[in-house]
Amino acid sequence: MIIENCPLILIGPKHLTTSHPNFYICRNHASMTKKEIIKQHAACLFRLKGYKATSMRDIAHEVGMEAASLYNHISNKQEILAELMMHIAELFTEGMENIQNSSLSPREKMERLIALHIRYTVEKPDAVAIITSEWVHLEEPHHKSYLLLRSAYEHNIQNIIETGIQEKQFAKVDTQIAAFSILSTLRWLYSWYHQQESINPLELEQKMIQCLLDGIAIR
Amino acid sequence: MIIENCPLILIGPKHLTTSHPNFYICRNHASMTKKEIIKQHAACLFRLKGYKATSMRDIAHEVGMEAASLYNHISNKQEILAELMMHIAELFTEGMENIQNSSLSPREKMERLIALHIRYTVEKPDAVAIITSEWVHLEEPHHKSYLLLRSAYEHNIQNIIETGIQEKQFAKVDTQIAAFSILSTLRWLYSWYHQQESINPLELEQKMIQCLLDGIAIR
DNA sequence: TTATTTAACTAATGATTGTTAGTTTTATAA
DNA sequence: TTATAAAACTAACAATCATTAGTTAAATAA
Repeated sequence: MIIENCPLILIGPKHLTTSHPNFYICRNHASMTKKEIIKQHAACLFRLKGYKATSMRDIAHEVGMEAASLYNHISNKQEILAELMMHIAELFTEGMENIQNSSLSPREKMERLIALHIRYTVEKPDAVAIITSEWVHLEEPHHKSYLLLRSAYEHNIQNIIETGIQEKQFAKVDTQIAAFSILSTLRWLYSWYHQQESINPLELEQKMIQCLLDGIAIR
Repeated sequence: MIIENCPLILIGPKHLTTSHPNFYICRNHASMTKKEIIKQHAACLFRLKGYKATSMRDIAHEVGMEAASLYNHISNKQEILAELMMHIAELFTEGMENIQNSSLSPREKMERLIALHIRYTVEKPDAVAIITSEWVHLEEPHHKSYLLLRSAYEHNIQNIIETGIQEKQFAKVDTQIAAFSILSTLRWLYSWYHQQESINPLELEQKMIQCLLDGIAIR
């Protein structure tokens, strides 16, 4: 199993000059704690089998230890899911805030939004997959706060489209349906990109903009 | 819990003239066997909690019997999922065949496709939800045959778009991305329609056509 | 009515789940 | 080196899982 952006060539703590007790290094020189390694292996399994169908023994086997040993690094299974989900949810929320606070046109904002989703889908495909399909398994209070973040995100997209219509950059579409339509495509990008990783992200971005904003009908 | 299109006002077998041993009737006069009742309650739970997180005891409780009693009507849990999934998969496959065998223009075919998805999303929201999110829990041989049906379905959409481009009805978009984009929206329609059931399906159809085919950008 | 079938029940099965306790090994600090 | 802390281990826990066996009640057919 391959960890996202981080194939499993790891160097143990003793080879490091840093004083932090448990630093690991992988090929791309990013340092990861054991907890992060566990979380990324778990993310991959959650994506493939689903949260409920993935056992702690499955995760442990993938990491290369016994299930009980996982608890030296994490407090429970739910924590893994919650941290994975809330982290990526905050990344998207942050990206949306940057777009909203910019002085770009509605059209440019939508283009930036598409780029945002392509970026994280390519960078963290497992986490993006989990956020769209495994959120039902979040327990409180994370379940509620995730839904709040998601709802705010959806409203922001509607606002951009609404403004675009007012400024006559966009056609008079139903903003709710347009926002939902674009967001479904962006959310499900990972399931398509997964089997199509050869495509250039920039090329993908341009083609997605064409399909999502300009439509496929001849003009 | 409400069974799709069939609120739980049931009349037992003894009130029926038919000779079939276990016929039930619900308000809209469709007759359902106990097995169908179990399947529809299961569908609702699978949608809300996911297949793995739904226990046989959960299903039994919803139907109003003990878990062991379910086995008088079904052979195992997987059978419920498989029958729910394969049935709706075949409905979509059949709908696609009707569209493909028609002499409609590519544009009209895409409009029919959108109508097809709206129809089943409104008619069988639970089953449609399950087919997009719970297919990973299908065991062989159903897992494989579902993926074959799905893959054929996706290729058919690409063919319609491809023909549309050749006949200059559609712009020169990437057919794979366009097909993926439209299909993601149609697949996730249920998650949006679920909280928005007041909208008229015909109005929804017209607005979806506008968003998916004509795009939101001004022309 | 009686005989037969259908479908509910209780009780228990073995397997698997997440998690804890206690112990041993490994790595760091003195 | 020795002392200490970190992280692995084995073994077991209680809970829950899908499913089976055996039994009882209900509905149908004679």
